Formats: sequence, structure tokens, C-alpha cells
Amino acid sequence: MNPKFFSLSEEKREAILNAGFHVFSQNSYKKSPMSEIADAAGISKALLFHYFHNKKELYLFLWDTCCKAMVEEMTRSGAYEQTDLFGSMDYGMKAKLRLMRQYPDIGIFAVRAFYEKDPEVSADIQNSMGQYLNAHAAKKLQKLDPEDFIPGIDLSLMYKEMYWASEGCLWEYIQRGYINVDAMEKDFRKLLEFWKSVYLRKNRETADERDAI
Amino acid sequence: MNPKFFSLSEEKREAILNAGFHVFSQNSYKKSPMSEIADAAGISKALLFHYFHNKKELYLFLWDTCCKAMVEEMTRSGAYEQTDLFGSMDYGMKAKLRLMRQYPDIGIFAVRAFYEKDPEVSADIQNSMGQYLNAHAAKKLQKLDPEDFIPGIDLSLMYKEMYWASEGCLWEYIQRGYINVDAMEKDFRKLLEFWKSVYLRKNRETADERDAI
DNA sequence: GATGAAATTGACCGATGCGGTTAACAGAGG
DNA sequence: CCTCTGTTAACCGCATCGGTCAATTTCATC
Repeated sequence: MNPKFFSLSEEKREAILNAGFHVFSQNSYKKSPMSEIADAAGISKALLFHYFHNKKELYLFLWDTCCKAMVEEMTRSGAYEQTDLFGSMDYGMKAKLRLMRQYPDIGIFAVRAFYEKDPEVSADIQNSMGQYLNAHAAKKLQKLDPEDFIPGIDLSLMYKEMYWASEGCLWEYIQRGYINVDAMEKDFRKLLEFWKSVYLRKNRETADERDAI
Repeated sequence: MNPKFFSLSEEKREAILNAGFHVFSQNSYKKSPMSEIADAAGISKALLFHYFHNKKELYLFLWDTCCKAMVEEMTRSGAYEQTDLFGSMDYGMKAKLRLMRQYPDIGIFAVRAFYEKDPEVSADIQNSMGQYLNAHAAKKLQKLDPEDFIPGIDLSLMYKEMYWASEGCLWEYIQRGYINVDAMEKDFRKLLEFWKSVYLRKNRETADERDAI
């Protein structure tokens, strides 16, 4: 790719990235034309080909940008250092929302790219995955203290359920084509409070006392 | 559309429907070629145009089939007559799974068609929506007895949370391109049991006794 | 205002794919 | 043999694709 791309103004550079994320997220790789991306970015197709020598290069650059941004934003948020489960979820949510404000379609793009089957790019995508897979979720789960939660609850299922609910909520917004990040944040906040009120063992002392009897 | 389509063998007819659901669910209307649908159905493009005079007709027929099948399957399942919340969810789930076994991509197709923006079909889609919108969810929510659930829980949020979790779970399967309905059923069952164990007020008597003290 | 380099584009190329048509083929029944 | 029905390969005209390039615009420097 042309290094001049990096000396573009941030506004223009992100316009191009977002145009790419958007177009590639709506249709498969093969059916996402460069001309459409150029139009969405407000530049000519020829200029887009000036920055990226061909379609595949742009696509893989977007994928790389996407992975790096996600990892960076998550580690920078401090979510991984939180010891409290819901605290780390809160931080992680904030990080993801911050990212979606900058790149509204980055989430959908990531999923579509991950499952893209076109042989022209699928191999490169899968190869680059190794370095980005994180085991944070599993580790987080191991560290949970069952005493903090209502008795008898299946913690791994609880974790998965919360993950699915977040995805489902996100999906509802995604489907509309544009994303209202503020409304989404409200919904996520409500979900977090709901989970805390339901899953957490509230009266730790009284529970201990009853067990002692 | 050509009435001869209905006198086709069920196997062939459903192969065509499923091919249509699949192709139209993966890309936008404009970028879903008839040739691809014909190939997926195992027939020639010319024959597909013999049954459906043009692309739009096939698309709207698929949409109509999709809406009718969903409504019919849900009412036939008896889910709406169940008084118990989790019972009706169980029945509804079974109905949807049955439908997805017959038409694996009908769910994704429905969502994509609902939000399709191409002016060639979007108007017709939206016009036909009025008759299919059901108010069952809202009614179901009104009938819930707070005494059945753990104290202080926000029932409408609980309902929404469960809905989102189901969607999120479904989404995970959808993204893979093909759908393993059996594995999905297992996951849904586990979710249902989890919700029951968490949301339901288990020891109705003991709880009342404690309150009385 | 002249100049040269860099940014940007309209127009173009060959190849491919699109929706839709048509003429021909295959086979079963009479 | 003919006819009717199901089925398809081949075709048509047009749009779109990835990618190129010569020409134009922009702009800092003199």
C-alpha cells in the first residue's frame, strides 16, 4: 500500500476506512466494488487505487486495522485488569462503544471478514487470526468466586448468556443499517444493572449465617 | 408466477425456495443473481425464469412464503395458548426450530428482506408488513404474575434480555454460513433451563413464610 | 505570476456478469 | 410418427467490474 495514505488528514483517512468497513460489511468480498467504496469515501475510484494497489490489499489492510484497533482499545481500557466481573464488563463495553463511535461498521465488518469464504482472501484472514485470539474470557471465568453469585448458578452458562444477550442487542442495532451508539449504550447499561441485580448474591452475610446454622 | 411451480415435487419446490432464501440472505437484493439461485437449486437459470417471470417476482414470493410460514407455524404450535411464560417460550422455540429444519435460511432472509432498501422491492415489503405484525409479545408480558418471579425483578427487561440472548445465540450460528439446528436446539434448551433456575421464585412457600416473619 | 511536483480525476480498457429470451432437445403418451 | 411438457445451452444487449493512464487541478516555492 502507498505510504502516503498515512500522511492524509485524519478526517479523510477515517472516511476511507469507514467507507471500506461499511461496503465490505454489507456484502461479500467479491460483491463489494471498489467504486462503491470510493463514492462512500467521497473520492474518485482512481485515487482509491492510488492509495491501495488493488482490492485485496485494501481488504486485508482493513482487516489488520480492525484487529489492531480492537486489541489496542481493549487493553488500553484497562478492562483486563479489573478483578470484578461486572466492572471489567463495564470497562470493556465502554471501550467497544468508543471504537464504534470512531468506526461505526467495524463490528459487522469483523464478523463478515472472519467468516468470509472467498479463496482470494480467506486464507490470509485465517492465518492472521492466531496472534489476535485472546484467552481473556476463559481466564476471567476461572477466577470467578462462586460465593459472589447466587447459589447453584452455572457460571460459564451465565457468562455465555450475557455474551449472547449483548450480541443480540448489538445485532438489533446493526440490522437497521446505521447505528445509534448512544441508544446502544443506554441499553447496555440497563443490561449490566439487570445482571448485577439478578446474578449477584446480595446479602453475603445472611447467606453465610444461614449456611452456618 | 407460473402455477406449474406448485405441481412440482415437494423436494424440488423446497430446493428452489431454499436456494432463494440462501442466496438472498447472503447479499443484498441487487447483488443476488438469479443464476446463483438456479445453481444452488440444481436447475438451469432458464427453468427458474420459467417458474418466476422475473427476479422481483421470485423475491416477493419468497417474502410472502416466509411470512406465511412463520405465522402459520407459530399459531399451529400452540405457543400462544400457553399460560406459563417458559412453557410458551418452549413451544415457540420448537416451532421456530421446526421451520429452520425445513428452511435453514428463512430467518436470516426475513431480517435482510425486512431491512432491504432497494427501491425495486422495499415498498412492496413494507406494505405487506401490516398484516404480519403481531402484538403477542406485549400481551404475554401484561399477563405475567410478578409473584412467580424473584422479587424486585424488572419483568419487561427480563423478557427483552431473554429475547436478545436468543437472537445472539442464533446469530452465532447464522454467521457460520450453514446452521446446525440440533446443536442450536441444545443451546436453547440449556438457556431455557438456566432462565427458569434464575428468574423463577423457587420456594414460593418458604419465601412467603420468611416475609411473614 | 511562472514552475514543477504532487494530488486528483474523467475517461477508458478488456473481461466478466447480469436479467431475460429463444430455439432446440429429450422423453413420455398416444 | 406426432405432440405436448419439462428442460436446457446458447445467446443478447447492457451494466459493472478491477485496474490503468493521460490529463487536469491544486498548491507550495521561487
